[in-house]
Amino acid sequence: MKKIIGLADCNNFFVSCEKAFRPDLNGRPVVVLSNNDGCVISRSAEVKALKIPMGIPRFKIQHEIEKYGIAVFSSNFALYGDMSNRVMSTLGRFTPDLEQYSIDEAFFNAGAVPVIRDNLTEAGKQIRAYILKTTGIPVSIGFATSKTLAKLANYYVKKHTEYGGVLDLTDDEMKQKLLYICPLSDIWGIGKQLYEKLIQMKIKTPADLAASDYIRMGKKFGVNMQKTIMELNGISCYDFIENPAPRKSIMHSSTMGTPSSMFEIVSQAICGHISAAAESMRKDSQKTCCLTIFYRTGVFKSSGDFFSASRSQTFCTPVSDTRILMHSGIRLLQQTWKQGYQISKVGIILSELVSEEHTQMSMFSNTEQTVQNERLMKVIDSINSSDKGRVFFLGQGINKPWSSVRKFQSPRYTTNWNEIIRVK
DNA sequence: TCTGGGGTCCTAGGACCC
DNA sequence: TCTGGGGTCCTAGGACCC
Repeated sequence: MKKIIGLADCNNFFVSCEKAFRPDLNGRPVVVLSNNDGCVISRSAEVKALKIPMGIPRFKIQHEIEKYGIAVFSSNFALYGDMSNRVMSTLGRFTPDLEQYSIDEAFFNAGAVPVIRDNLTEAGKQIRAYILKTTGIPVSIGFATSKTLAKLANYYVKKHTEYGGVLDLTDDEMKQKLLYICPLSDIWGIGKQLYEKLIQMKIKTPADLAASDYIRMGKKFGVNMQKTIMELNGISCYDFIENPAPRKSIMHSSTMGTPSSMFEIVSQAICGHISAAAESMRKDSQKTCCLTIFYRTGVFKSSGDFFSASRSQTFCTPVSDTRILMHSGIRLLQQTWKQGYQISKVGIILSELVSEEHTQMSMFSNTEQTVQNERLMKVIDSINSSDKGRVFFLGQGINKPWSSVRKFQSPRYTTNWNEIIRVK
């Protein structure tokens, strides 16, 4: 059976999620901002046409926002996560072998489904239309014999609307054409550093890269470069990952809404991040053997000294209890704290994660106290699952002065009954 | 005034062992 | 006179991705 990989990728995903509930925004320029309303992280087609780049700080485009009437949204990840689930489950109706690669894209095994395999372009268009109708989210679909080429197909078809959102790169002629005309910097796996080194070597197009000596390039740049070159030649090196491996670490961090030099505030921020990360970890039935905290002053401030600190603690017995982690986090903060710095970014990492089942076999974990503690965490998680933040630990503080600013937040249309869309 | 957050994998180099 | 070499493990940092 010929291997054919499909890639479905949502167009301007975060913006599309906002637009799905606001038909009045059709045809209007829209952006979604990062946490703390800092940078542009998603742009509508109209904004791209205005040449406003990805990642630009909001304050630098204030003039354009006013001039062109750009609709601005703070990020609303509860909404995007829910819309992502809807898109993925809709796609799953067409093809069982699905590998969700990120919040807005999934690879699928197109070769295994005869009705798709035998007429890729037409099937792609039907899938696309159905997802749009069911979820309100436009997607692009690329087909190829390797993931890297499927990504390239997607990249191209997003920019060339005449293809109707679907492109079949199993067609050799089309594949060769794209390798010549697409920019090298848009190849999956070629970042800024590699791009510059390749240009110095006079490798200027994906076609040049595909034609290079993969053994020599592999020795020079490592095994991933070797795979990229083979994938550009249609030889698949990255298989489907049907059962994704469990996460190896969980990070939670944020820029504070208002920087602070107070121990108490930074401590509350640390506890807030621990609480969120621990809840997410328990949801995946995992425990951690290592907590790291880190915090620093702003990096863009010209005045004032820079200060940054980070410290870890490892646990002999895997932990999932928020209280133990908070206790440890506060102690790590005390050990590293220095008076007089305006802290603006705070975060924590839970690493060396292990599965709960694995730890249950340990002879140390099943004391009566542990069992009770785990039960308590389950109760808290279940209360908070229906109403986020209803029960919390005092260590996080009550007013949360450290939390991010979100001036342009859209309603939680899909995850909160009080904010559900009203049809008049 | 104002510049995100969450991941993974790979590699080089040091420590250590025999 | 001549002062090894191979292997493993760990860690930090780089690079990439979305």
